[in-house]
Amino acid sequence: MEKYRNFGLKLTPQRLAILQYLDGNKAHPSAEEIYRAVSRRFPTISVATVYNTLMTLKERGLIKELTMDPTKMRFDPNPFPHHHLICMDCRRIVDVQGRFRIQLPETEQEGFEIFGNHIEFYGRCSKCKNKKH
Amino acid sequence: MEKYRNFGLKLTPQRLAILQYLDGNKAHPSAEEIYRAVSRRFPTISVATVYNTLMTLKERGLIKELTMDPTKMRFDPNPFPHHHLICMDCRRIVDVQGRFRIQLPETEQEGFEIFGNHIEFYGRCSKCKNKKH
DNA sequence: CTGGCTGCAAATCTTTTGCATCCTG
DNA sequence: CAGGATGCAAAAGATTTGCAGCCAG
Repeated sequence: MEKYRNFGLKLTPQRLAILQYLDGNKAHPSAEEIYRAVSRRFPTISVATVYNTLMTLKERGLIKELTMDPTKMRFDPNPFPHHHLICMDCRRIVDVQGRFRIQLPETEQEGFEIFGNHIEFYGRCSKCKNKKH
Repeated sequence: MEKYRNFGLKLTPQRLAILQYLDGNKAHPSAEEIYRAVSRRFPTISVATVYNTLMTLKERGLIKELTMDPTKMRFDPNPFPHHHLICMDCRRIVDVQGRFRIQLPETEQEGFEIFGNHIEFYGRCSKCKNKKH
């Protein structure tokens, strides 16, 4: 694919498949989901390759690793700063586009040099709201 | 200990040791650190008991599980809403006391019912700032 | 007394590693 | 053609589970 040419990484078919699966994916998939999806097209791909690729993409800032799911690695193909809505029932994660300029008072910074922030909004998604009695 | 009486859970010596270790602990320890610490006093305690107890405490809302460290379960003995400073170098986590009233526009809520939020401030702590050349 | 807890060991699950081989740039 | 990427299988960690016995309420 054209757009991946200038990423400065070797474009193997496996990587291309991973990149295409991630491109525009709003589901914040886990490593295992990515592996499963790409396996359909490349039955011989190994988990190691998936993890390797994801780590490489992360290092180059092309994707972000999410941490709100303690049970597995999840990835966000959107590398631009944004925030997340998290459903406490089904663990669905949805992007929040707004920007929030949160200024932490000097006295609260504890000597940290702050580069950015990430807000997790916790709640219940529409599906789960209706599901529960 | 007096203060743990009315938690509504069986107060075994093992649990008491875990509770005392957590009480006022600002280090956001991992399950494994808690296990190591309590093992000093109870050499026969099992990891299973530590995990069981932590899960029980979490279910009752007495502690919170933190997710920003993908490699292990970490816990916060402070059950009240607050936020965190995270050192990107050494992974140290420090509490932030301020309250932030972040209003997410209706159009951005995606049908979610929002209960709360948690802000992660990313940066570098004073120690790591000086360490790095 | 009795149901919830504990300790132990084995099982599970996710992620990482070592290494020989392959193939992109 | 060289160095990075791949596949495989085994290893490493963290957490969970099953179960028999124990003990706090």
